[in-house]
Amino acid sequence: MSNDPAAPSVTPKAAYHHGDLRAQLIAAVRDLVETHGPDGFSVAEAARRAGVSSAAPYKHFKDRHEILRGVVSEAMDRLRAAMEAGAEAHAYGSLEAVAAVGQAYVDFAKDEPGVFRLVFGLTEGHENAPDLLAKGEGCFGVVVHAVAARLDLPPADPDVQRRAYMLWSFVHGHSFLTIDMKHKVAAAEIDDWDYLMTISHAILAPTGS
Amino acid sequence: MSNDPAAPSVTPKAAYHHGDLRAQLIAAVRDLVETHGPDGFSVAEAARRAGVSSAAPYKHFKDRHEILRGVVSEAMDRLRAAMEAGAEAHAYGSLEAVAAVGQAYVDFAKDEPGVFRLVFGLTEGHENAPDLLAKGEGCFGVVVHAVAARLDLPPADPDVQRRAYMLWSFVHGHSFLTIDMKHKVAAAEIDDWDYLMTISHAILAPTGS
DNA sequence: TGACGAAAGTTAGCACCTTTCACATATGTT
DNA sequence: AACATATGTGAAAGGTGCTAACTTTCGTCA
Repeated sequence: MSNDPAAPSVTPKAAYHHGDLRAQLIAAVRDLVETHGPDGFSVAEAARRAGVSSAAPYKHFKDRHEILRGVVSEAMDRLRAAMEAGAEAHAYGSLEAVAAVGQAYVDFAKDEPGVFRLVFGLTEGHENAPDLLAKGEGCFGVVVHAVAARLDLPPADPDVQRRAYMLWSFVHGHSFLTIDMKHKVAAAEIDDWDYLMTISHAILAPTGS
Repeated sequence: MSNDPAAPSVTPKAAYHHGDLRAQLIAAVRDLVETHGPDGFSVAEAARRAGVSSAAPYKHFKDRHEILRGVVSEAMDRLRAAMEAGAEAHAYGSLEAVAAVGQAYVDFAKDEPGVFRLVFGLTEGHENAPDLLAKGEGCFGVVVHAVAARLDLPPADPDVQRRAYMLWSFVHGHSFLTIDMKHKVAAAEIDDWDYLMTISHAILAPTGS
């Protein structure tokens, strides 16, 4: 790459080993999943979009499943980052910080319903991929951390774990129902933030049962 | 074919217009979805299991999606029946009746995780199928009914709707997390019934916020 | 500098799947 | 008995996943 490896046009894609196919494929698949649903994706189409032959992806991924796992992995990174950003936007240990973690989760589902569904609809992926499992734990860890801060208890405390799980299942369900049945959610006149604050308050109330 | 429609062996399947292909296909697909995941199903394989050519299914279903929608429709019928049975197993208007509706929901997810995921993972299906929408409403209606009975309010009451939605999102999320991340649920030592009773109690408490 | 091996792409090809089309066969209605 | 209809079959087109064998490019080390 001394001067220009045949630099022809504006986009730096013309190299015939064109650099970052892997990333471009993941981006293409993410887009396909988002627009055509988790099923309406094909390796061939992704390759077409990246401008390579339909066999090229297999130099970077073993399976079509591995591509999807790549998308999921990348999505989980973003999800976790969003959750952490949500928490850090409010005072440490505050109820708002807890709710903000949930809000980030819901926002993600709304912004990328296809990818969100993919992340949690991957049946065979989960068993085969310890890294995805780890990232899932990481996301849950953000919830646990916020709850622990709020209750002023160590994250490993069983009560913290339990309440964090409750919160998560609530937010998870609300996210799914929001993207699956918008009309129902609209009918119930749910405002996300109110909802999340109410729930957080209820679950983190001093005495358990 | 006067006496017996060619009754040859034990199974009544030998008629070459063999009666209920549609139902048999749905059963086959349900099984495939359950064992090989929502993706690992093919019309061809289902036809093979039903003992017909791979073109036969298209006499009963327009698409492969329509077959899946058939499975979903049938599953929703069973889900609703289970929820209603759960409610009716306890005193009308009791908290237990509410929790039992949720328990039926969770049990369904545990018993048929593949189908459960299919029901709520169908993106394109939902838009195109008003009957599925209606059945979804029907299931939600069971929750609403139980909540209304508990609160002694009409089902159409906004407060009833809102609390029913809250309950549903909780149960929905718990169901998904249960089948997706069993280990996490186990780690949090969640007992379904305790959990559901706790949640129901919290959500149906007299004053809202 | 230039030979070489690994990385990353290509084309060709098989097996399978979806869907359609033309055709065959049972059903039942009049 | 005849005909329309519902339900089956086989063949074929087009797409997809994945592999194999070949080619090009890149970095590296004598």
